[in-house]
Amino acid sequence: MKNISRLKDSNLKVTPQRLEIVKILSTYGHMNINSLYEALREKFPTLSLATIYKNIHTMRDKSFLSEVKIPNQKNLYELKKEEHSHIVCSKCDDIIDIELDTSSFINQASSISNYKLDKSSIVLIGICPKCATI
Amino acid sequence: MKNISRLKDSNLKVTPQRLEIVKILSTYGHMNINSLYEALREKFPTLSLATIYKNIHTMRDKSFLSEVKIPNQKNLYELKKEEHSHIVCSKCDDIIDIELDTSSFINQASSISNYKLDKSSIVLIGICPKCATI
DNA sequence: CTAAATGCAAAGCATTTGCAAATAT
DNA sequence: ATATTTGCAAATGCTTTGCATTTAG
Repeated sequence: MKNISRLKDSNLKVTPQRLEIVKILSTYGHMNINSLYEALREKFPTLSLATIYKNIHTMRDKSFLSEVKIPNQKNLYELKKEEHSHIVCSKCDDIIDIELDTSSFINQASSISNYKLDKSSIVLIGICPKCATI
Repeated sequence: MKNISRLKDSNLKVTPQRLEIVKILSTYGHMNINSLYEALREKFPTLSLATIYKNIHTMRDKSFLSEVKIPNQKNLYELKKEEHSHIVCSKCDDIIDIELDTSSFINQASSISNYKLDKSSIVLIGICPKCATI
């Protein structure tokens, strides 16, 4: 199965708990520690919070997943993929991924600042289409 | 004095502790709770951490200052000013402010997503000129 | 004079650690 | 067979709360 080899590729031992973390994250996209814990408890009633923390941190350190910081929210975790930005609805807190062309932006910033830029963390905040109609 | 009237304008009572918070933040730019506490203790040895938390939160809630989330760092606080982005050096952790033209970016994002966007939290990560030469 | 801010101690959460037993490779 | 992971309990760390006292307006 695909998730198994992805874990192996990152030098992570394949445990049932880890497989379920991957499954849940691929379903929900972005989650904080606590909702991940709640979701995992359904399948593993004895799962410990400590196990989640340990797994999330090793998986993050091996770049298997990434930590996302959004204003007014707890840290979120998502499966690693190509660099992308996030859009948050300030009413319902829903988050979507979006791929944007950041190159002109980065160029502008590096020529002003003289930094050698290589990554970005971009969150745009607004109202989602659903909330806009309510 | 300018800081006094700025606090008053935000309906914040002017206490010595708050004046010092403003002074320190305008000197250092961005600080986390703990380094703010350390810095304030020099002038107010009896200052309590609780006082800092309470002040930072009321000042944030009255939009006198803003909370900044940077990957791999604790929450930072800075005096409110025009919207701007941040650049972080991944070696020395130094942070600078930068004003960038985000409009084309925001337009691109809103037409793709159908969100009504009105704010952004943009952090660019790279190597600062100093660290680049070492 | 009144409402808000301060400092302290205690309470409340969140995160990490140590360790024995279980599991993956 | 070995190294890693798991789950538990305890420890640590971070943030908030309640309350008596002080201070700003």
